[in-house]
Amino acid sequence: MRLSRSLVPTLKETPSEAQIVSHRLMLRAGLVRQTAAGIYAWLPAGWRVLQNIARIVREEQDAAGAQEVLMPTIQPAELWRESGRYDAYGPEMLRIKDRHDRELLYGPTNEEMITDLMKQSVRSYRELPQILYHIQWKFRDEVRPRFGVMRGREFLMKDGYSFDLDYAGAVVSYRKMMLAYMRTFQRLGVQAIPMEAESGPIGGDLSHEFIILAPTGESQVFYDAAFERIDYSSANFAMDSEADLERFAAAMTEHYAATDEKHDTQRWAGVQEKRDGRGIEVGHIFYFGTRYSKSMGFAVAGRDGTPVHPEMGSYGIGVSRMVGALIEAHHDDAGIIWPDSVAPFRAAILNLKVGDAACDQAAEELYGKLDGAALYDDREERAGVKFADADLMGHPWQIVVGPRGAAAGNVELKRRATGERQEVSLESALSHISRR
RNA sequence: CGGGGCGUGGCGCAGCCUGGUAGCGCGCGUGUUUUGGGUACACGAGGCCGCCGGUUCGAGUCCGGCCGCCCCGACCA
Repeated sequence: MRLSRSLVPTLKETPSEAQIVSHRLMLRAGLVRQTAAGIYAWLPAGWRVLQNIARIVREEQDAAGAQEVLMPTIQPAELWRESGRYDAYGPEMLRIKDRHDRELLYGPTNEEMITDLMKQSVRSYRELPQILYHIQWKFRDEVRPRFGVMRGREFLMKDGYSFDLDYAGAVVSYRKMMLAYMRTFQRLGVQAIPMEAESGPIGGDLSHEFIILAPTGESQVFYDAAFERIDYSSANFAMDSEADLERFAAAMTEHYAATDEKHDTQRWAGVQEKRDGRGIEVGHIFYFGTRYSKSMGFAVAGRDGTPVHPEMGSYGIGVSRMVGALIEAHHDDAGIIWPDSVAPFRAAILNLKVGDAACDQAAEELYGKLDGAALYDDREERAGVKFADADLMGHPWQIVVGPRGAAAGNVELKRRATGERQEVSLESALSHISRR
């Protein structure tokens, strides 16, 4: 993208409504704009981040054997009456009427709909297990939206649902998702800690929430440093090996981890390597048995021909919240520091002297070779402005093309995270950047 | 929902107490000057002062109602 022709409205000053860093930086870096309380429009750079996160989530879901679908945002009230949640859910659910006075709602979650979908098509135990997910906008009419995109009313969520024949199967699905989540968070460049949780209004009896560490997180978390040493993405845990999943689950539960609410000082005392910090919840998984399959009358023919209500679980990752959470975890005084995997652009090319033949030529060449992965600051701006904007936007790499180096075929390469700079040739700059 | 605060050019704010027809900084445009970490000067564009009603000769300013937004608390991906 050429910055001179892009909608990336950076701000020098912080709009007064933004209190926390991620919100401030998202506004200042031109990622989002607020449309109403807790409702945001995603501008080009922000949308790229959101898509990058969604892409990683999707790849890990697929790798775990989950199938992607896309369910509608609008749901009939009917479905929720079947499960008994229409009245139970309360004012957080946005209820709508269409022109025929039919009652609809903007989905806050999709257990009912996916159960109904499965009920329509799945007849036999032979068709189980299955895990389905989608990445779709949700609406929860929060009493008090805040923290920008981290507690919006409208938010993008990956929600997945597992269907198994029996409890043992459900546990396998649960563990697969847990592993997929740890891999996802690792790839997103954040340290996530799974914690046993209350299952809340979704209902059920086995539940973990995933907290990522960020200095400005909402809750205090305590955990065993052992979590930090596990490489979830390695081949040590195979998705299709129940023994591996078991070993993985054991590792996740044997090490101490708790939020301040559930902190057990006695157990904590026994932890060898203590870690604590602030955390933000970015994911939540639940096992809830036959709560929905029973209430909604979803049964399949079992091995002996008699009907069995499938055991279910649901698995959520707040994709749009993750954008804010990532910034909370990775920023400095100058702005955002994106992990390479989610950055809207891998590199920014700063042409310090637009109009200078050598600079223009070098910058254009780099821009062409980086093929869409770079944001080219081709504005006729002063260098200081370009540097400040690039730092604010947080590109992992900055390629500074100035008249001093360009004449010699060199550029300055800067790594945003470390501030480290070096004078390198064009080719060398390109190879650094493509090396992830 | 309880408590607090705020709505004035794109952004940050002053003006309101003590009514007299809107101002500052940034940003934006043009020109000159600069140019390696938010350059300087000049000129310029841009404002139903959140909305409705009331008081008044006159309302950004006073009064009433409404709407919106933010913060703290209870609740949540």
